[in-house]
Amino acid sequence: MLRLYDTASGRIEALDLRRRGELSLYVCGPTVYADPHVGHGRFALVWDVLARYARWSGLSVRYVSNVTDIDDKIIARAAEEGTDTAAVASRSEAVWWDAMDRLGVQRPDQTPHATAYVEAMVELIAGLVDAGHAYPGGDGVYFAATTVADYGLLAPGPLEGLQAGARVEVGAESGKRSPLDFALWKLAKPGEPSWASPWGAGRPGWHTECVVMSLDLLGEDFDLHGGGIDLAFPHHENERAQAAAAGRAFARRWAHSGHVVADGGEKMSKSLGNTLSLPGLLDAHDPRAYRLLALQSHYRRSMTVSPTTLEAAGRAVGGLDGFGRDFAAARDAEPDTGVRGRFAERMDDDLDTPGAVAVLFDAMRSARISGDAGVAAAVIEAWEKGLGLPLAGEAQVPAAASAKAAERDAARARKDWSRADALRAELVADGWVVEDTAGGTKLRRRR
RNA sequence: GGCGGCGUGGCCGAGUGGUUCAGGCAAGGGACUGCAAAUCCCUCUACCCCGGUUCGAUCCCGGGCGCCGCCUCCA
Repeated sequence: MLRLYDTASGRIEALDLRRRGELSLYVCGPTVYADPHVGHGRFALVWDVLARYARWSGLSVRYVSNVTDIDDKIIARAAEEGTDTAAVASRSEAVWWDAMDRLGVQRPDQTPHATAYVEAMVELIAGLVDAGHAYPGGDGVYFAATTVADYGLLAPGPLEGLQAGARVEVGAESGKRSPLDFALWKLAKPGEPSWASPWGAGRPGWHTECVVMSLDLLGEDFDLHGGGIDLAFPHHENERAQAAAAGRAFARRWAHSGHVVADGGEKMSKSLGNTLSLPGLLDAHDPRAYRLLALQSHYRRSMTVSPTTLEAAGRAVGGLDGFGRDFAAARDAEPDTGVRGRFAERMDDDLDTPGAVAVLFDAMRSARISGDAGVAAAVIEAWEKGLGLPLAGEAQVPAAASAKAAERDAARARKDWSRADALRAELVADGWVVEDTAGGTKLRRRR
């Protein structure tokens, strides 16, 4: 059984599934206002690998991830461009899914949009106000954080320290009573998109949508809530607090993925302006190189992404493809249970993908030496189904090239080395890697 | 200011109180090859600094230095 670090308890614990054999997973998805950067790619890869591995290991997975399509930044972007928020959101979302497809990230089973849940959010907020957990302020409705007994569970430390350092204004026009309070509903300023509510036209605050959508689609007491580590506090805490205040059982476990940092070790984020664009990365590198790079770091740690590390991973992927080609015939073999077990053991231990990958590289070497098809089959299956990293199969070689290869074999058979070398040079010039094997000249595309 | 994380060999990146090693990439040597390529074998460079605990610490404790993060929109 998969064991994961739970942010709430601070311990690595076995999943405690609501229903046996079924994993309900909710992950906070993107706010669609600009092109995704490589950090978004990392978090998407982490949860994709988790969902794939959980499925591969026999769980029935229900994976929901939201799209935030109304938000201050979308509004700001639309104003800049002189267009509307829906245009910004739909365009950015298209770029997002295109990048996900290229990364080989499987779509979550459901991808709810905030704008489709506004009514439900208003209902939730109204209930919170009625119950005394929320209050109208000057520019919206605020959640009274202090009314939730264990508020701060997902915070990095005691709340007293947070309060001391909080830079959020209290009082003034917002009417916020405590720096920890947060907006559930923001009243619309002129020209802003809005929905009707008992408190006036406005839009929901960011922290409410995930509560409503996760509970609607996964039901109460769902198994695992994930997201980037920067969301743990306050975003996830604020979700949790709302659910608690509304008397709804929320996520049983919390998991958070680490950040991508630039070469100098600094966090990559939109607000720091030091981001690498994800589409740009995918143009420049084999998307599988990024997946491998992500797999070679532990998901909770920061990870360095740079051209150097991507290129190194790309070369390693080339080696994987070589293995996939050389053992294409082994795909039908019965996968070796030993390899499978060692791989699963690493994965089950808090998604130790670096360890799991090391197991696979070791197994590849031993398959090379022994020629054991079962070991090879287990390796290929683990890469592809367990980790979502497909390996190349037999190369597709056009007739003209294979004719040259055949001619070269004939030349080599009569030891006509100059002719053989000339043909090899031609093939290389055409972009082929030429390898001599027991079965004759083998070709594959140069990467 | 409060809280937390990290500091590993040329690079990325795991892990552990000691005797066998993460793994990947790169580099050097060798085998194989007509020559290559691919593959395999071997090798090299480690655990920020200073104390302490210990028979023994990279791993535990304390201090220091450095980098980073969260507390504020953020994957």
